[in-house]
Amino acid sequence: MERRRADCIADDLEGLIFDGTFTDGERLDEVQLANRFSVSRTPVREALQRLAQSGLVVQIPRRGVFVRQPGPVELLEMFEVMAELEAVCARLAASRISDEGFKDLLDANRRCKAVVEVQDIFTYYRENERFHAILYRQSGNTFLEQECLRLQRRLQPFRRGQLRVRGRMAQSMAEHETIVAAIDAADGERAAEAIRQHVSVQGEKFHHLVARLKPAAE
Amino acid sequence: MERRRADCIADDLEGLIFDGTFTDGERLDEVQLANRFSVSRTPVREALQRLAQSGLVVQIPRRGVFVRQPGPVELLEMFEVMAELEAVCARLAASRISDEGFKDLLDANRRCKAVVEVQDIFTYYRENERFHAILYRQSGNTFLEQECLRLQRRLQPFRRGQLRVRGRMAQSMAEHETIVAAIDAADGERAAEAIRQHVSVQGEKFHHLVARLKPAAE
DNA sequence: ATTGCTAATCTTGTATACAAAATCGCTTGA
DNA sequence: TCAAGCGATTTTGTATACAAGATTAGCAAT
Repeated sequence: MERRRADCIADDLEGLIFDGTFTDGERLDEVQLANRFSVSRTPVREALQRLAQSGLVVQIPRRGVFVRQPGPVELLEMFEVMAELEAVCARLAASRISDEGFKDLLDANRRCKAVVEVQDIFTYYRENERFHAILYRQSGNTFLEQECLRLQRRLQPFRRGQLRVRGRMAQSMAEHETIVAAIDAADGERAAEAIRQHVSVQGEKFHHLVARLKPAAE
Repeated sequence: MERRRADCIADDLEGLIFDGTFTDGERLDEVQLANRFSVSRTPVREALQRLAQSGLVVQIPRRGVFVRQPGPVELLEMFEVMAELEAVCARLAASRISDEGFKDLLDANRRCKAVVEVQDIFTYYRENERFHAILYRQSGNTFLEQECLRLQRRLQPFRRGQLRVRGRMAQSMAEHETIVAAIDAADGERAAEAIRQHVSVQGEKFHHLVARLKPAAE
């Protein structure tokens, strides 16, 4: 599938916002961006509109588009929705998962465990995402799966830091085990509660999240 | 807040897709639309991209954009997600709702009831939406509220027909009562289950949904 | 007659030109 | 000194022009 320049620019801009090149509230100048990417304003505008739809920037008519990083409150809200959506996936998956689907889940979990051993945060992050993606898939609801992937992607830059917390990786693994066990027992409610705990930001996790958020705000 | 032409065109196109002027799979020609709205291709393209993001059309690079009406399966999936999202709202609202929020809910319910008396389907539809919107708000999670409103809007054209079913309006009202009672008792789980039943498409409702879907497919 | 190739046409994607609106800065008056 | 008004400049929104890829029709060859 061919990609248009506008698509590439949208992805690049997304990256630039995520990695803090563009800070919160900053105005994104169309001509500057056009020069930066060596294109005309047209594809830049298309890219900006896509970002506006996904919520990374806010577009004020006849004023321009401004970077809009979610604050602590909104971030907490997004994580809560993520937790609830994943809980729904887990509950549905508990009764709908196929044999091969369950095998995939076990496999993904094994791979996570192997990575925990060598304390490779980056790889764990990737394998963890795979584990969750399988759960979405096994909800048996394609639309739900897509929505989960969308939100997961949106929260991605904010989850990276979470695993750096000492002992978090091991704890995460333990929670995975609980989830898998509940699904194996076809106990939807228990699986839902387990993953809700796993994803939601509470107590210490909240502290670390906002702590990591601070630098970007300054 | 001022609106650009592209925004208006997007809304108009959305309506034209919803009311069946553009059928499933049909290609939307940029120049034709530009002529139709008496504008250039630029705002038309912007509008089409917005529709593509919200899933009403699919955009194939260098081919064009095509109307994409969800089939029965996807529609069912979307309703399932809607039911689950609203269930989350209800569960959270049960413990978070404020006194005035609960009063709003009761008020909305009263207005629904008044409309049932006169069998005004269209007005009931509107008041019903208000009832649900209040529930979203009372979840205490703005992000969740927005997501619910988004999906509600997306499913709007498919819910219109549901109320025409004989006796559905009265049943819907009864379900509202159950939901309100559960929230009043701060019983989150019961409220969640009640609204899940209320929204989800099962049994007869499924039948009516696909029956109403048929004409658009032909 | 059918299939494959080529060329003409059409459509999308991008660049540029133009119009309208908003911001900025200056001047002028109290 | 400060505020308000007015003009210049900047910036967004839209139209048009141009380029590149896709579709289609016609022609030729087997």
